[in-house]
Amino acid sequence: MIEIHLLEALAAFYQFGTLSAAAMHLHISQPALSRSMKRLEEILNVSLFTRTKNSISLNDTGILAAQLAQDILNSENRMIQMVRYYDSSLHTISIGSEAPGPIMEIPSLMTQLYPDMSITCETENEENLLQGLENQKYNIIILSHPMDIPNIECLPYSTESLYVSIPSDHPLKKFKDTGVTFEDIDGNTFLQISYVGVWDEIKKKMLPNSKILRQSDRESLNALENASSLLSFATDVSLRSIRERNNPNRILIPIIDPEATVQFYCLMKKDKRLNPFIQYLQTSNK
Amino acid sequence: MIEIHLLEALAAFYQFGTLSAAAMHLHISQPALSRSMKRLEEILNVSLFTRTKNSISLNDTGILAAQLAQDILNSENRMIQMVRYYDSSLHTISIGSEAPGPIMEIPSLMTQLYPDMSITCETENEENLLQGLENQKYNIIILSHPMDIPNIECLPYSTESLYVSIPSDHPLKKFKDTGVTFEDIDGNTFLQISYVGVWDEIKKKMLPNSKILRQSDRESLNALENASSLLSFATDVSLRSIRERNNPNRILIPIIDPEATVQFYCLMKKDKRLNPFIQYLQTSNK
DNA sequence: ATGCCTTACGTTATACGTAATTATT
DNA sequence: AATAATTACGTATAACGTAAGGCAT
Repeated sequence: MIEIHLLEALAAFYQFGTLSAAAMHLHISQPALSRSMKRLEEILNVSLFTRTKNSISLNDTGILAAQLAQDILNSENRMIQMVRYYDSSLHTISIGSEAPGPIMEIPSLMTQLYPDMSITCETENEENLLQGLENQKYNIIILSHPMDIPNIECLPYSTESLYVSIPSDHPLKKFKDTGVTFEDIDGNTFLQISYVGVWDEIKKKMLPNSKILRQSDRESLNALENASSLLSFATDVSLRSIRERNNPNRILIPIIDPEATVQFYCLMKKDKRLNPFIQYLQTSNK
Repeated sequence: MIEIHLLEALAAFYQFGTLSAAAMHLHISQPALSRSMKRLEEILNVSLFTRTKNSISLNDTGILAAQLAQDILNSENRMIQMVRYYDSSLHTISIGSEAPGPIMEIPSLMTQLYPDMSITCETENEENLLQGLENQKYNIIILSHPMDIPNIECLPYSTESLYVSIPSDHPLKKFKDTGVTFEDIDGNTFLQISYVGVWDEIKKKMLPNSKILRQSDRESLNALENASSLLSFATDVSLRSIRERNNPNRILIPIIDPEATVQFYCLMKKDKRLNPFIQYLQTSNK
């Protein structure tokens, strides 16, 4: 058998062309590499190089060997990555959501239910979520509507309700206690964080005459909110998670249309690791 | 990077189930193997085993790793074989022939033309010869007829003529000086070595009423020749190569039909290594 | 009691780097 | 002179085996 470091040495020589350059790259001395090449020929019992007194290069057999060696090195790297990835997948619960709201609160919940697990979360569109659930990229996905798929559990998770945030001197403040409808606020210009998943579709439908200015950075958004008289959005969930409440310059008004409240659903493959989470959903929904 | 011997150790443990058995198989001590498994986990930074105080077994990640390790080991074995095979093919001239006659004399010729090369010869049917020439299994093939194939050289090699060998008291001895025809000898029973390539087809056609007893072993054939009154065959080539001449109990008679003489042709891809052989053929045919 | 794994320890073997040598441009 | 490869030599690392210990069947 040939040890991997010999194959690496051969591949490096193939790549760099001289022993000195390859040795430099491998962080070993020239003589060490020279010996390794010799040992390779001994083990294979085959001549791999054409040598003159002060030069050495691969012959046809050597080129073949170097290419095959590179293949093996690539295989081994893939193996290492696969094993590490598989191991980490055993210690990770991956969650994808159609909106940022649910994944604002779920990590702390999951950390309590699974103290030894890593939790990863991201927002994605429905198509990618469903595909990711199928191919194990996500253990749990969160959609804004229920869905019946064979062998997939679907349980209600939580609701999220949309609020409009207005400057405290804005005319809309008269709705402060009654709440507003989408119709009341349509036609304004809104500030909003860049991507809010399913809310984007709801707003596009319910606020057809409004303009939405997207801001990718939360800090900039907050600064703009304070500096301008533009409207913006919040949800009950975001209010719980982000310390933006108690801003004396802004008033939060709930939107009372039914479309402003979304019921989210968790979908997951039947997997005994997820039983604690399923139990939690079932009990918390009673 | 992970050295091959660690992968071998893992694969052996996967195969044998206990460290002791695997260590035995690897010809190392149990403790050494135990340490190797630990190092593997360190390098991968992943847990591969479930351990109790006196037992150890692969977990799911370990099984995956062991299977991938086996793949790499197989790749490396294939690589070694391919490199060795390629090297040997550079130092070998492989010849296939439709009849045994030509390859009785060609090795000594090739050894003279190519003193540093190995020469391998075998008899095969035309279909396999042509396929083998195409896929480089043969450098040279010898057929009983010329053939025009693009990029393939086709040159006459030598002729071979069939003789019948009869007991010295056989009635056919009257043809001793004139030669016989196939018709003269048809209807007899013949002894023959098991496979003689193209001669089999010629005999089947020209001696439709004869029976041929095949003997796979040359020694047995010679013994039977002496002990029985059966006829047998020889050719001018076999007579030059095998010391069966001067047997006082047998008489050799040439067969005079044109079908009893075959002109052989060498076919080979254009390859500069074969130039000396081509030159030899061209000059010896003048 | 036997089999299996791990830890500890001393040794050996293998692979390395430095230095010197030779050859080429 | 500078660059490149090989050879020779002493050293250091790392892998091994033996021995000892603990635990389960």
